[in-house]
Amino acid sequence: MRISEVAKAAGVGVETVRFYERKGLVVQPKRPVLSGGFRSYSSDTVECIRFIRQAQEIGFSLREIKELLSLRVDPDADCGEVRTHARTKLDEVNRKIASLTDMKAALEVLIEACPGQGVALGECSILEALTRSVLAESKVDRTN
Amino acid sequence: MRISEVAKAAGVGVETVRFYERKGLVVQPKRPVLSGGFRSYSSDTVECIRFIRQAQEIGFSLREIKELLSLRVDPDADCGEVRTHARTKLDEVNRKIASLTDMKAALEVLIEACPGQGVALGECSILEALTRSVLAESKVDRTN
DNA sequence: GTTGACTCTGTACTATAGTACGGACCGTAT
DNA sequence: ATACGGTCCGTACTATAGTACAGAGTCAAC
Repeated sequence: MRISEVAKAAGVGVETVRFYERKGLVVQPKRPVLSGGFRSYSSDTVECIRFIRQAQEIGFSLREIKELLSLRVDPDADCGEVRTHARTKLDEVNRKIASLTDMKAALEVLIEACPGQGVALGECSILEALTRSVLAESKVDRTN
Repeated sequence: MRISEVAKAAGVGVETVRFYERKGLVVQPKRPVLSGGFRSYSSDTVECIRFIRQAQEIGFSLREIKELLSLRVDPDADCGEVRTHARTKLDEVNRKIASLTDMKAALEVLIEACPGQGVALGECSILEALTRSVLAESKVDRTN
């Protein structure tokens, strides 16, 4: 695949693909002389970029995503280390899920509580609802 | 509370508090003349800032967080509109939870699969695991 | 064999989310 | 009264994550 095909399939611009390559997030593609030295991709790269976008959506930075991806094949690393990193990431993921679950509950409370069309506000307060869940929790385990 | 107290309690710098104020994420505090015109906060602001940080962690931008917070008291808005926004946000939250749940499963698979200390890699591939979950799903509902 | 669509490298520009700083001001403790 | 710690405002700087050229090269089709 050519860069523009990959970009289109992954839903990003070609510049973004090259940017990810520079950042080491996607592997350097082969550049066969017979295609004028143009980057030649497999569809794995598309998958990889989709993964990157998905991971970004849920709050991982490119550096963190690189760490996630480095949990892949790396013949020089030993598995115990990878496992430790995976556990750390898993903790992170679990914390995010907990936060989102709280927010979900708060939003549901809000939607429930709002009487509907054309009704003036006053009793509708997300922060109030959120304070009861997300923030109530963050009060407990505040350590920073 | 003074700005530095709020900042400390919320775990951010004073500049950040002012920054959030400029961005309209936290309410403009009173500035009683009797305290030299310094910003005077209630602890609600601390809660608010903690909420902002938590929401950022799970992938919301400040603009989105402002939208979330605007689901609060706004006497001029009607409740139906707020409800619609809340539903939109709820969908977003549910999508994030789904992504994270997939990633969680993939990480667990990876941790399971890794034999442990001192073992060379080769069969440990997060992307492989993730491809089977996160990406497999994103393949299905690809619309962009 | 030239046009056009695509690619290359490199640099520059943008938006977001802060962070740091300069120079002035305020209130308290000495 | 003056030193100090905290605050004020405004501006400038930083990192992250792209996005947009410029200028050159490549291939394929007409």
